[in-house]
Amino acid sequence: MCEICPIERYLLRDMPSDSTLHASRSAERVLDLLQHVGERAPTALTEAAEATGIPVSTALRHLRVLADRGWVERRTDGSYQLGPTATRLAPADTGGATRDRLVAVAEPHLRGLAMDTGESCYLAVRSGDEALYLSTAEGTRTIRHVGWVGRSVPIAGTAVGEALTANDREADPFSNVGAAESDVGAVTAPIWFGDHVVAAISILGPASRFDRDSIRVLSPLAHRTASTIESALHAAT
Amino acid sequence: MCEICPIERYLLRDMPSDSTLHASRSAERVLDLLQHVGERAPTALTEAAEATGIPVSTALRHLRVLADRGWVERRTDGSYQLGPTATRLAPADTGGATRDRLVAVAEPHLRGLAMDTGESCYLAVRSGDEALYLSTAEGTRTIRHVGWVGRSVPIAGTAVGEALTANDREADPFSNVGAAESDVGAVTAPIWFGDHVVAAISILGPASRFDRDSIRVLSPLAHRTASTIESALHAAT
DNA sequence: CAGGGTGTTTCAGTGTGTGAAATCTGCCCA
DNA sequence: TGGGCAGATTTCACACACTGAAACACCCTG
Repeated sequence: MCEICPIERYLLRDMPSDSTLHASRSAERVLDLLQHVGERAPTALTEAAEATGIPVSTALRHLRVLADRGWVERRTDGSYQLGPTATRLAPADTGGATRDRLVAVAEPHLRGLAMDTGESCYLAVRSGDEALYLSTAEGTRTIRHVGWVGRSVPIAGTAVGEALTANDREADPFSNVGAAESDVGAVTAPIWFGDHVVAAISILGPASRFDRDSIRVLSPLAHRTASTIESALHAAT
Repeated sequence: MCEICPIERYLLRDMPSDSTLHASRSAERVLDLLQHVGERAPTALTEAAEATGIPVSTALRHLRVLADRGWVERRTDGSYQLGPTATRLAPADTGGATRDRLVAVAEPHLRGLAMDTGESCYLAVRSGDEALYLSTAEGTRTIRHVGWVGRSVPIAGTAVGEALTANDREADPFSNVGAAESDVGAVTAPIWFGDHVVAAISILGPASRFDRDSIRVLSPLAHRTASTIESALHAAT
């Protein structure tokens, strides 16, 4: 998970004025522990304490508060993982929309892109350290990519993963190529909402149809469609 | 969202001994605010304060900590919604598995159930206040249910929603019928992991094939397949 | 224009939160 | 079988962090 370092966090903060309404240290720490568990589950007490810089007894205290409220669960081997309260948080970085709405908003644009390119186009979201394909518009060519809706691929080492973890709007639009399988060609583009990525679209097809020349055509189309979906999301919010 | 009341929470807690390692009040409160935002987004400051019983200035302090760390975001109208840190928490009530693993574990059992029943069988998970269909095994009959993977239906008023919000393992196994569309028949069963529901399976088909007699046959099959998937999940953990 | 509601800041006072040290527990290995 | 080690848990003295009512600011509406 690309983590906001403290300097970035400071710059991106909610910009409160110079009030003396100081943050509560406990509140910060319990959230740091929760985030650590989310990223590194299953995690032992001493591992979590070390990772967050919190003394072990203090970390134990806060992990107990998290466990009491169902945010984490203690496994039988003593390590911690996320609990039901955490996993039930509704996805909100789709602009408050549910994934279903995201799918609905994106669907005509995916169809248009599939018509324009002839290739199958997918909508993917991030789910933990994987990219989950939510919906597709199939391409028009006889040989086409099918069947990845409901499937996940790793974030690491895939173009869609790279798009979903983008943190720079000005990134090279020709960098997001390459798919999880060697005979599959991919061009992807992130869909931004505000200052973070909520989804990505992927154009997928046989690798042989994704040479340098076709990527030069497909990539701008993908990014343009992503921008159109972004606008549609804002309008729908 | 079925919420654990304070008495239940106490009974279900991590059973620490009678130590004097007291919980931090701030830690408890910031988590209560986060959970409120998760359930009631978008929510105003004073609404969140009232709902959680926290004085407004204290609620503001803690919401700023949440916002600084990306757990919540302040909207332009001043209300709060969940932020990227919250929505990126990996789903863990699938026994630590990603949804992809859940899909993988369930897939042969869904195929078996589709073969046994002839009807299309789906795997669904909860996503906020909707049920999201992750995968399917299509039925063998010429007239069959298709195409709901990637789709969501409301939790409220649907059989799959009822299965996903089950909190009683001994519930009437013939209660989970009825689908989001009137010409669709549904039989569902919750998949438990520990003491909460992580997914549900649905048998879907034309409503005309889901009369009382066929439900008496399908429902036990659905529940048995759910139990088999539960066992497979435990083995895979 | 006044009232009401929401959001923000201030600051005096109270008791909470801290964390090193001590202790406990379980496991491994000679 | 006993010692060592690592992780987890408890204790408790102490320092200052956290609190929240009150005051203030801002915006909207009748």
